[in-house]
Amino acid sequence: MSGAQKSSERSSIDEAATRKRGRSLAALGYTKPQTYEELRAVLSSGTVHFPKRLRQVAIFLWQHPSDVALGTIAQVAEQAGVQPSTLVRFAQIFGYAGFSDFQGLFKDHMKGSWPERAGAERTAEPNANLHFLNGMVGASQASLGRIDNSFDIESFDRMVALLAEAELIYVIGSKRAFPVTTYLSLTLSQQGVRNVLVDNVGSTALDQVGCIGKRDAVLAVSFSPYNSITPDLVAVAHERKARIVTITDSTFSPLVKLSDIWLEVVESDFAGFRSLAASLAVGMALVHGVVARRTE
Amino acid sequence: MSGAQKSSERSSIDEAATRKRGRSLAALGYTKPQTYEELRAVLSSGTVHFPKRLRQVAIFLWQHPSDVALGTIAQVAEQAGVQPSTLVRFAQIFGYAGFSDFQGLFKDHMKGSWPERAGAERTAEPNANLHFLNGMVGASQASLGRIDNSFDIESFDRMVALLAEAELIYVIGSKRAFPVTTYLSLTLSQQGVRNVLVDNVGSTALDQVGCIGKRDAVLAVSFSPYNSITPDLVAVAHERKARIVTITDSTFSPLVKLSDIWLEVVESDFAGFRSLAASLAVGMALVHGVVARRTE
DNA sequence: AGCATTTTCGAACATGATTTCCAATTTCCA
DNA sequence: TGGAAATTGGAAATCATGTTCGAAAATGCT
Repeated sequence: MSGAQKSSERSSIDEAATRKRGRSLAALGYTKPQTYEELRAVLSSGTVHFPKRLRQVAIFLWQHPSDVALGTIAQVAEQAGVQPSTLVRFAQIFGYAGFSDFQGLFKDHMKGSWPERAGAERTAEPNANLHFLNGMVGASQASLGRIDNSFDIESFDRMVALLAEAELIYVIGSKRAFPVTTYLSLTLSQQGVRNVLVDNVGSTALDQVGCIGKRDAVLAVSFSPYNSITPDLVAVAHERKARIVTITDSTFSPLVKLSDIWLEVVESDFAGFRSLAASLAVGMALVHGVVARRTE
Repeated sequence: MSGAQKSSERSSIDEAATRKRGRSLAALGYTKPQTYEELRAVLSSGTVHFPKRLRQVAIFLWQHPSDVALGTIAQVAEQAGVQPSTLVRFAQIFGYAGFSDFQGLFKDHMKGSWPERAGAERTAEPNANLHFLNGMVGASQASLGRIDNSFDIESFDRMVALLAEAELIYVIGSKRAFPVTTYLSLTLSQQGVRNVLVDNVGSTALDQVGCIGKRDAVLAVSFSPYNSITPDLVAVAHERKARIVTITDSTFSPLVKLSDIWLEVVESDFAGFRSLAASLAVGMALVHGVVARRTE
């Protein structure tokens, strides 16, 4: 392989070299790898011989994919102990125009494995409706996938304890949180836990919450952009000295500073439609926890 | 905070503004966050107020750290729905010269968490609440997992077509199906699709459905043991010649023989608590399909 | 309601990153 | 061993990205 191209003379030499290399990869049955996994498959097949520096690159890429994804070409080159142009040449062997395109394989791989998106990959689907459905399923899976090692089990346990002690639980949530609160209220009721679903029928939400007392608790659910009446309702409960626990999707929720305990549950969306899968799972676990604790 | 700097005059004004902001953060005991975790701590302290766009940035950074780490400022800005300069301003509030420096926090965080370098995983501790939560997550995932190759896409497409033609959609569901129908009604409304959520407030469900006509449609959701008022409501709609589509979890539902089209969505449970994840995903896909079809 | 201040957006400019190209060096083959 | 071909390194050119700055818009206060 020659990187040189001096004139029409060099141009014809380069074409010959490109054809030679092109034939070599095509003859081996490989096309331009579209994913990190495909790239790894080619590299590990053992059928591609690399000269010294390119081999060095291959080893580095294999062993340090996150550095490759996150660094600039200059940084990666330095870490790998080669020149930036060597990285470009490496990428071009695989049919990429330059290193940045090639680096996208590593970025996509990293994104796909990160909790935000884990499970989001589903097969492409020619039917538009099915495509959307798969996307929605993926978003739901991604949301559930965030419930992992970093889940704040300590706050969760404390929420369970607090709610278990409450005389009456006011369940508050609007708009997108409302399906979650209706399910919470239903399951709490079915389990014999006294609760009030604050549903604002007849615009009476403020009046309902106006009856909350010190021995009661609020279980609030709220998602960004936090522009429902839920913050106002919770503020009333706060003034009346009720205990407050909140499920919300970021620290910026106005409910956070009103709450004794809060728990972060983030939902993914697909094309603007939001999952509720994780919130519902957490909600059910809360209800179950409260019941378990009260029957100890 | 002013980003403006026009001359020595502006320079002194800018210094004053910078000092003001600097004093504000310094007075709160915060120095320039050196790690992603420190940044999160500052953001979640609740003591920093953000105007509209900066708050939007904060929420995005909080919820999408991998996108922030792996994207260019232009990409991140687009995803967050702000201008690139807004991201720069955000970074400067925290003492960074520009966004790229600031982005390093996210890159370092991501590198630190990647398997190449990940430390020991947290040892699982026995915790009943966590056990239940993981069970609930598993049930939700199992429910979503059923949406696979055997999904009845034909009936789904026909349901979409039927609903898209309806003049008014009556959304009917009770008890465990109610969270699904409230979400359906909300998203239909948000998408400009006329619908009535039959919620039986004031025990008026039968009266609401009593108004349904031939050009209207019912979207019913019903789960076993089918002992809610939903079958009665749907029977009224059937008598009045409305078109009826149903999401239910078996062929034994009394709604099946009243429906023009029906779709089976089965939810798993854990210890008696039922997932709703699959029904919600299918519901959102229905709403999206109706909207798409009406805009063709 | 009016005005001062703050925030925002986006065009212009600056900077850094990426790619190209070629001379020097290394490798391979007869 | 000598010569052809391949590989490499690095400077220059090009491109893309990041930052600055100011007018317009929004917000807050009296």
